[in-house]
Amino acid sequence: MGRGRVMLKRIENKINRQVTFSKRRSGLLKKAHEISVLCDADVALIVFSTRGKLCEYATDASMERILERYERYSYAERQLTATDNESHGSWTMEHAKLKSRTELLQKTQRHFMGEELDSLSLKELQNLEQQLDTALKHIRLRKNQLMFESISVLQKKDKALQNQNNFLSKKVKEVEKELAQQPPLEQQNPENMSSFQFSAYISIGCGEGGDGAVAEMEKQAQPSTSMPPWMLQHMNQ
Amino acid sequence: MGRGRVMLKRIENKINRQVTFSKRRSGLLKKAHEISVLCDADVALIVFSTRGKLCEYATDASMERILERYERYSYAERQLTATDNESHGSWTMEHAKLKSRTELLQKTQRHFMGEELDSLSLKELQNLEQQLDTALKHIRLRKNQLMFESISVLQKKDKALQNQNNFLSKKVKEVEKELAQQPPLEQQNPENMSSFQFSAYISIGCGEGGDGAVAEMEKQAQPSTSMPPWMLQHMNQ
DNA sequence: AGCTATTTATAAGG
DNA sequence: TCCTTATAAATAGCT
Repeated sequence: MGRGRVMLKRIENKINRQVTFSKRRSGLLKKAHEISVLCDADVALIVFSTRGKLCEYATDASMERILERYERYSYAERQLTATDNESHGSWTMEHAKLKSRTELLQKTQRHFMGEELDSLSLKELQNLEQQLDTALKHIRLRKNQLMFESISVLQKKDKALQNQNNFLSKKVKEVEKELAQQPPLEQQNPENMSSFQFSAYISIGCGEGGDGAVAEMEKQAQPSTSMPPWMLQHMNQ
Repeated sequence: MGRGRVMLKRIENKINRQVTFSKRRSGLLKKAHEISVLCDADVALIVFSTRGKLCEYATDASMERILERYERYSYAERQLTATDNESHGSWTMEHAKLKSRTELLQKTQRHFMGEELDSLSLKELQNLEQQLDTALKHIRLRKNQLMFESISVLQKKDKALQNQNNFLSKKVKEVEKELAQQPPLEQQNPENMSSFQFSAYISIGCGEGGDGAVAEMEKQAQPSTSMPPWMLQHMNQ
């Protein structure tokens, strides 16, 4: 904007650069403020001129809070790379940073666990809640995944057991038929192998107290592979 | 700029606010980058949307460096007005920075722990509290309840099927025993078959591990219970 | 996510 | 730094 086109390249003329900086800085601050008000966003803007002069803007004039929020937000990311590649700063500094971060992490963790929420400030509570919500989304997704997998496994198991039941029923029928064709005689060596395996299987199974399950045996022929109702709720979200 | 004049006031229409945010955010980022390049300035820009999504820009992508510089700068300012200037040595400087940061952290920590809330606005606190309550209470509890019920039903079914298996196994054993007491007629032991199959089932009973048999079984009947595609989409986000 | 009509921002020049 | 003005950019309202 202006009377000439502008190349995105450092302005070499010092005076010009200074003037442009001044103008653009105020424009930038204005726009930062506008988006903050119009869109209800939290904005923090820090500008150092070439000569090192500082100029800042922060929503609600709470730079500290926003930076704090930023650090919390990006902590996890940076933690992965920042641990071992920082060679600048003194030992004291590194120590302090480490300490700060640790404390920060512990605190955030407590909050995420739902503790110490009683007397928090509104703005900070709002921020925290948003983070919680985001975290919850991820956690919920993960949980959904795991639960769905669990259900899937149970359904497979269900299927397998039904197949086994079918097989056993046939077996029973067969052997009964065979038995019916024979007159009773004395006993012989029984086939122990299969019996043992049955016992093993039974004890392995999830083994809580046996309830009146046999009564319900007959009505489990339902397909039950369609999406469960609780699943549908979460599809839109 | 645009077809209508814009009042500097929060946009109440949510959709509109979101769209405007998106547009202005990119504009702001662009301008931040421009002033950074054109005027050789160090710029750090942090933007949180209403929904808490973070967006950032920093000259040379070194947000951390700029924030550090900012803290040093802002500390120096405060130091000049508060106490005498003792930041002439390198170690002293480091120490001062450390101290400043620690104080900052403690203050923030106190806020997080619910103390010194006076400087915070009531409205913001109220908003946060409301969101936390609604999100955590309603969505989570309800969803958990439904999912656990679903799993519980499947587990009961599972149990019933296992009981049935138990019953059938006993039946088989009984009949086999009876059969064994008789002289064999023509064809004999189908026991090999059953042993093999039961082994397969045993591994199923335990759950997690080998699923070859299960996979086979599933082909026969159900349209698969694995993770639906919509689930996968959300896992990345 | 594209398309204009407009409003803004700002480069040049004092 | 501040004003003015011609122009380049940004973007609000729609689709």
